[in-house]
Amino acid sequence: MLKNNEFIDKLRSSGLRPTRQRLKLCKVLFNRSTTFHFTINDLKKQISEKLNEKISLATIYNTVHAFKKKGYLKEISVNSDKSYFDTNTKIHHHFFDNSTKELIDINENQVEKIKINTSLPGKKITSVEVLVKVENK
Amino acid sequence: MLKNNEFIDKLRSSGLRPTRQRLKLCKVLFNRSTTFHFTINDLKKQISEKLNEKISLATIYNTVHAFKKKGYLKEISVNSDKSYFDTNTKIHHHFFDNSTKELIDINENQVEKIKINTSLPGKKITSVEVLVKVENK
DNA sequence: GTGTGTGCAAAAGGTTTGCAAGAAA
DNA sequence: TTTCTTGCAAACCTTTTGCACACAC
Repeated sequence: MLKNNEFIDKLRSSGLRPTRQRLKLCKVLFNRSTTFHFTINDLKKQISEKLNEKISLATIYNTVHAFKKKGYLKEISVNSDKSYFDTNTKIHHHFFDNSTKELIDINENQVEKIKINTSLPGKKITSVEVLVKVENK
Repeated sequence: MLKNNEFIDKLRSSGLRPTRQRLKLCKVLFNRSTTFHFTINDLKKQISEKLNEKISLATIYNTVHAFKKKGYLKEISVNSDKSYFDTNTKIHHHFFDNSTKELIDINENQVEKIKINTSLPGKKITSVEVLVKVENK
């Protein structure tokens, strides 16, 4: 359970002003024991349910993108009409359960290192992600 | 180079009526030597450029989804504001070039076999695919 | 005071839907 | 004739934008 002061320091140290809204978002996003996979809409819902507050949509989008840019959030590739984010920013992979439409983390050490024996001239690799689709047996 | 008759048979055999619009789409999608990665908009453009015709957007969406359901097209997981499809329906991997928003196939033999050392009870794995994101150096 | 951040409403962009007209069986 | 398909426009949903006001420093 992180304190407000720690969030303030964290934000300041990355050049983000610790505003009321950003601190609320930190509380919802990072004060949890397990990874949080969410869409903007999930997040909005949690803000009103958990904190009983309202932060404007534009600000939520702004902040999520700012946090992503600073490396506090990660965007996940799933084919969906909306974007999924993840509070686990370490390199890791996912199960996507087609029966429940749920995203589940796979720890990095549960997947053997992936070797790509080809490259594209003039390009550099920014990420390598595995998506394992599953369904009910 | 497939003939119209072959497309007619293919469609009929999967319970789709071989309409003028669907045959045009078959021509654009499947009469090519290399894999075609596209968004609905790319496809629309090719229809007007290659065939000099116009098929309504709703019909293109309908048809692409019908083809996907029948297994003639595959939807690729990239986090993007739009959906990407692939005429290569086998399990395979991709580069996604963030600079050009282009998808590029990676041959299966260019990626070493991926071992997942964990599983979900009651679930079976249906696919394991890697997405390698790249950008300009 | 200066520069950022916020909130609102409007706009944008991709996708879906309802329905009447048209084509296939 | 019956059923499926098409096309259009409107609706929908997520995301972005412009701008005035408020806040952090």
